[in-house]
Amino acid sequence: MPIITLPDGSQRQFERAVTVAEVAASIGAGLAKAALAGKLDNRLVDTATLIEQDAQLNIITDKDEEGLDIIRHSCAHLMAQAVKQLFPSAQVTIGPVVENGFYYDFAYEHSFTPEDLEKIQARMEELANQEIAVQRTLLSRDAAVQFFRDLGETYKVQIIEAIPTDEHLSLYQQGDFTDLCRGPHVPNTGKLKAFKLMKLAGAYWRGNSNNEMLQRIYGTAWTNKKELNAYLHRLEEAEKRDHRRLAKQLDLFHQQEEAPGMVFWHDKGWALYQQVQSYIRTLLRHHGYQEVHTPQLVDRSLWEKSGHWDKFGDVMFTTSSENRDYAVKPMNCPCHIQIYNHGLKSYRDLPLRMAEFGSCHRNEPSGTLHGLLRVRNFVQDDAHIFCTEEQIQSEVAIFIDLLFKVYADFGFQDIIIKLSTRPEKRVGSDETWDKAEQALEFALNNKKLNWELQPGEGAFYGPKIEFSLKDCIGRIWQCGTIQVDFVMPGRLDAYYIAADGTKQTPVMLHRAILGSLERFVGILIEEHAGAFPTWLAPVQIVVINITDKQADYAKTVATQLQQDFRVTTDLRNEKIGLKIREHTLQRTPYLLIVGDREMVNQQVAVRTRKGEDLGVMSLDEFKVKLNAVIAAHT
RNA sequence: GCCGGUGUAGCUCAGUCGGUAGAGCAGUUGCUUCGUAAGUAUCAGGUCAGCGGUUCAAAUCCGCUCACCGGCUCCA
Repeated sequence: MPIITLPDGSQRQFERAVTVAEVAASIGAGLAKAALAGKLDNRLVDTATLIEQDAQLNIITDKDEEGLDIIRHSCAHLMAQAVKQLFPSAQVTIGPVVENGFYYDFAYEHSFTPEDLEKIQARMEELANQEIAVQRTLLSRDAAVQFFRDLGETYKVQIIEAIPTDEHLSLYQQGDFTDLCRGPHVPNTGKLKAFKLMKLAGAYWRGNSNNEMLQRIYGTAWTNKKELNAYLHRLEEAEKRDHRRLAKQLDLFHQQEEAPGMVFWHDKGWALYQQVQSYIRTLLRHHGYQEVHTPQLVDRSLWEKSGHWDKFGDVMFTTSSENRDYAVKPMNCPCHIQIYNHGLKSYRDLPLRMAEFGSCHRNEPSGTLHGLLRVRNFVQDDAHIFCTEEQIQSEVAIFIDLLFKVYADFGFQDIIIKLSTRPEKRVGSDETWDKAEQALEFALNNKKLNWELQPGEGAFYGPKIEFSLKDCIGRIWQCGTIQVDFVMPGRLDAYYIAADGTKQTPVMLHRAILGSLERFVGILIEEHAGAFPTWLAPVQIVVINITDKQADYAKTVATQLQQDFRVTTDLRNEKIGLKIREHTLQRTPYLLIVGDREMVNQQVAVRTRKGEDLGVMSLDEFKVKLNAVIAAHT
């Protein structure tokens, strides 16, 4: 006779064991209809689950986040069912929930076409309308293996075989389709009302590029059509912020076939780039960094000694001359150690912070290139801090503070932080690793940051923290990083004289705040949708005359502003409305309009790109306003 | 690198069954001198990504290459 406690604290007693669905029905018909699953003592279960003992129960509907996840997961099954009906020889593999939707990977001898997607979508809709019951059954592992082997589902067999023998597995059946799944699932396919298949993609079996490639179909699913349409609309709007699209509209840069993965920066894009660079250069100087500059082409022997030739060889561009092999540098660190090694270093010289805006090339696989976000030639706000083990902690703390200041200045709030710790293949003692990992973890926790652990993902020479930002459609790109390196200084013979007179090897911190400037600028373009804060805008002001009569006055105004700001004029014989429209679309922050009235009074009429009218004012008054805006980084 | 898709004027895109290419915007040249998001007429603009094949004839069909787009793997 179970007593069920509901989320509001109220209790219901039942004469016998009841299902989640029955409890929902006892509360109300509406809830019974809306119920997608239950949360029984904090565990998600199907509505058909029998409750035999006292329990806390929460009825999950599409109002709950978990409810939406269940809908998405069930949509993956629905898609698999449709695919199996239309393409019986396709094999099912895995079909998880992802952000905004789901996917399912299939092994199939033919390629799915976009037309197939439409057919699958249509079949899914039919199956949903049939409100097919979804039923869970338990099977021993061996029976499950036999079951899927009989179906010819070899991938499922592989999945199950990796599960311990003594475990029971749950199968979910809907009509003619049965899938191995932990669940829970919606009680019937009629609960799936708003979904859309989005794209076809290849994906390696078990995420390993040595395995065969499967065909992945991505879909999005929502609780109702309105939510689905809202999502599709959001996606469309987000795609308008794509930096490659804005680069054309705003004339920032271009790329072309002859230089894949490289960037042709146009004047406006370069103004933006340089603004970012000069900001970070000044900042580094003010925070105890020395700036250096090292060669782009370095003899093979150095890369062999540093270990890059082995580990990084396949992404290095090489060239040769007069019987010598050279590599174009993929990173600056080995060169920085060469500078460090000039002149004897004392412990008193540490920490030594060495920065370089060095142009690095990496021959990234063609399929991974992506506008500014993944290029083959980039410049980082790269720096290496040579320090003692004791100094790691404080240097990391100082770095994180600096990074957050910088990201805030550029308008970023949503920063994804990950800590990657020791991989299986590594160098250095466990004690050293302990110390380094603890230093990084302590620094993160000390600042009360949310971060995710990536065990085993660290570099072979040390652990690292990654700071990532999202692009317009939510893809995550690593920008900042700080990595502890116990290896390279020793490999390249760096040392310092400690207080006790002994030779010691320094620790090296590889760190970048923006990361690749190319990538950072790309994300910056998307974050601001091309409407850059005034301090960054390639053109801050455009002076516009109303008729030819004020052309000279407009030029005078521009000349007076040019000393302090980035300013252009638009003196074309066009209507004022057209000029305002065009410069607004170019996201120029301030439009100064001069007609006869302004000319007579030696003033300007100020309009912002948002359409605000700031009124008529003297040039001095405007300069004061603008300087305040720029100083505030807005 | 792997899987799928795409490549037509500066940009955005049409182009049916294989019959020698079209629109809007931008540009040119005029007219218009105008007060806060598109004034008007005119003219010009193309090796249909590249190479090869099929065909009387290819933007269109086939093959290869390149680049791009979306994923996967990898990575700043």
